[in-house]
Amino acid sequence: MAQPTKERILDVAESLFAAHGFGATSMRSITNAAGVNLAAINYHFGSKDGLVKAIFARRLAPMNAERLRRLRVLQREYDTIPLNELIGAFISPALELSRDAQGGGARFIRLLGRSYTEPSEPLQDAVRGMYQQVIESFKPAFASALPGLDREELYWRLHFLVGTLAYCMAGSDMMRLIATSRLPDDQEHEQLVQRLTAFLTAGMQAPPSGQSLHAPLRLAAGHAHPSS
Amino acid sequence: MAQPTKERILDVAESLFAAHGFGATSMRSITNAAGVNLAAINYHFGSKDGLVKAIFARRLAPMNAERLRRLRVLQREYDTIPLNELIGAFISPALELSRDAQGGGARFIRLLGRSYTEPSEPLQDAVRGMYQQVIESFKPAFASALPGLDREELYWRLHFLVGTLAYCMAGSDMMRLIATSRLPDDQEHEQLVQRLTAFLTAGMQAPPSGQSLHAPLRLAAGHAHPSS
DNA sequence: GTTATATTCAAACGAACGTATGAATCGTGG
DNA sequence: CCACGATTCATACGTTCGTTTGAATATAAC
Repeated sequence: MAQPTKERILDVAESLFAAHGFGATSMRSITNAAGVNLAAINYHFGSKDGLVKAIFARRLAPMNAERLRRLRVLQREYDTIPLNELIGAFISPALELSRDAQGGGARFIRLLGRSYTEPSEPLQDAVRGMYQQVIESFKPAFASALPGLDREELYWRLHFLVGTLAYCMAGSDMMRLIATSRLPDDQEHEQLVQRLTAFLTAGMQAPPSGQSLHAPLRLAAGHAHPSS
Repeated sequence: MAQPTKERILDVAESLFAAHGFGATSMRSITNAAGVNLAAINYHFGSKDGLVKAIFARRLAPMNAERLRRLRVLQREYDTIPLNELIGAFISPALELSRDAQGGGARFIRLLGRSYTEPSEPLQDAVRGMYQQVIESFKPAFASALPGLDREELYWRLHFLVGTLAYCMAGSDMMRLIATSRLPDDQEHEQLVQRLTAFLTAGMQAPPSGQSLHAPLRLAAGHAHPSS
């Protein structure tokens, strides 16, 4: 027994939840895969819900702390934080965790992506609570980086941003339908961060939807001409 | 009994699946809510999976047909379809269905959004099969509208696009955390389409991720100046 | 009106679920 | 060595699940 029972349960459960979903993973399948007794989950975590909360607490707290740490660094460095830096501070901790295959971060990130749309109550509550704080911290910085947007439009775009990130993290098999990779994992990760950042930065900088969609971008970094 | 049993089961099941998820909705809760006998599901649909497939078949076929119809119209109208029109043809049928609250389309769209990340096998298979065909049809048009992107970058962006749409459709409560609405439903819908289209159009037009994020847009509809 | 077909019904099946229990085992300090 | 708290164990409980069954009822054709 290399790992203590408690850690082993957390790892295995994280893996199975990510692979088969929350409700479809039984406690028996977890304890069997972990090679521990069925009652161990209730002994160490009280209940299945307790196990879920423990899984999220173990990973989310450091990830969000890293987000806020990067935000503070940027706030010290810039008067108005460039948009792409801001987006990077928000999405990188998640995507970096997803690169940590060996430490199990990748497993968790897929689970986290799923949790955004999974209707399980205890799961939603736990995740939402942890996100609220981070989003509130990032809101003012986004508002400064995108002065051309009114509050409502900005919030919707943050919604789109979170959605795109969540979908990426879910790593749905839909993805493999569209893009097939042939690069080593770390290069592929770096490429994904760049692609996603480029996509999101441009999307956030889009002209307010009241204007014509062909109107030039006049926000943040880009200058462009109207099309023909 | 206003509706025949079969239709009533479809409507109620669609609603409950959207509200509580697939695995968490039991056949007994469905038949109780529909006021029909427990055995009715197995009689009319063979199994719970059969019911799920019937739900998706009823809605997805018309929606994808509408997508392809709009694509054909644009192909007749344009030599190279403008990006925003293309995106509109892809996302509008989904969002319009989501506007159809009375017909139950809205319920289904939330279920569809969830299905992208739900790991249930029969569900994934059904949805993926129906999406493949539509994406293959749209791919060449997107490639023409975005000539500056190589194949791989394009496919990733289509992935981001689908992801953002899926997340919007899932209508996660996370959304209500960010943006609160105070408009009538139809106006809100129109606004959402415009906001989402603006966001996605700009994102798709982002400079290839190899370039600087501050570089001007030089794709598709835009002529751009080098930035400072 | 009788027959054939389609649908609905109450009841039960075996399996799997999350949880609880009490005895057995382990690890360690006195 | 022993005693005591922490942990693991086999086992069982009560529920709920999806599915099946065979009888009862509705519907329609001749």
